[in-house]
Amino acid sequence: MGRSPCCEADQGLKRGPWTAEEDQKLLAYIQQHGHGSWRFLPQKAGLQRCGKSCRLRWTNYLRPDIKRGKFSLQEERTIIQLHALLGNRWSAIATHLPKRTDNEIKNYWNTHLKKRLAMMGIDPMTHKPKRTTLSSAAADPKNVSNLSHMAQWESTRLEAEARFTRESKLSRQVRANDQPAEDQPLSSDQILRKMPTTFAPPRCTDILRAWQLGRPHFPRPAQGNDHSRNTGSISTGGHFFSLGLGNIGSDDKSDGSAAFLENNEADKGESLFEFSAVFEDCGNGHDDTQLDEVYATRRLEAVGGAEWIEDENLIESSFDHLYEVNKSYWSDVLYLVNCGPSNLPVF
DNA sequence: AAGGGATGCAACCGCGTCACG
DNA sequence: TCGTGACGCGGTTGCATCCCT
Repeated sequence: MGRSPCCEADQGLKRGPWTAEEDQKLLAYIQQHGHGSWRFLPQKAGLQRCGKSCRLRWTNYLRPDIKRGKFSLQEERTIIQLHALLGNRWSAIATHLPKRTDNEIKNYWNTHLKKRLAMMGIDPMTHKPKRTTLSSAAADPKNVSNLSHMAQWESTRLEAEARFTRESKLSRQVRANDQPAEDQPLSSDQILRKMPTTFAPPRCTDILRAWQLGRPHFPRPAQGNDHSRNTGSISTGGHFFSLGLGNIGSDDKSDGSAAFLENNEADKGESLFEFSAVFEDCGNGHDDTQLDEVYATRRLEAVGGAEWIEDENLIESSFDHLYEVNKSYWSDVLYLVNCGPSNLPVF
């Protein structure tokens, strides 16, 4: 039944653990010729293995850009948070953890993180406290559907942000290398002039919270280097929240994070680990700005854009680049946000 | 010291997707 | 449009090592 294995046992191909000699042969061949077609690689490289086995060995072990060894606390948190959003989509999760393979992350989840969450009384599949999962409110099919819907949106957003990061970086490199000096990033004002009159460009991509908190409007960006500019912010009627680069929820007071934790039930579960970790790391003497910045940094790292936050000038221009290179996405965002919750499409 | 269960991780399996003829 | 092959992905297996009794 199903597709036959790519390498039958009677073909005399070796299976099981790789020897150092085999590793060396594979490594040497790929370094010299690249991998090209995996199907024909083994015989060319002088290996008694099937192509699939070679590919796996290369992608999961031999590739030079793989970091091996213990996962850091930050990596653990990223995995937990992304798993809450993406589920068992290991390859998608792996794209947010540089130098880690999907197989390694999957193994680490199954052998460490899943158990740890279970011991903490948290359902590793739903990422909610087990008690809550069984409660009548959570068991309500409407709520379950709502949460699932939200998770789908958040998942899409995360992937989009990661894509933006990559594309924006590429775009900047291309501009830096090939473009004349006058082809500089558009200023915020220039972008505002290009936008439809109804909207100014959003300073974030968090459709989900925009949806949760009501129909948003997009204020002109604050000038200078203030906090809301760096984290990306949107106001929605009576609410204010900082998102995008930072994704920090808040109410309409400016002292954000604590209020967010109190007010937004849906996010409590979703961000439980990251917030508690931020509080933990900032210690008792934290101020809210510090909390926001730490959270912003981690959020950004989770979507693969850590470089931005380390370069203040880059942050300043990134929004503009993002908008320019992703116009179609922004228009989708604006459309969806203005659809209102009841009209959002269900995947 | 021995053996049996638990754990961690590399490797395999089979299905889905995509490109190409 | 359909068939086929290659590749990628997630689930599962198997084995080496560790730990406990």
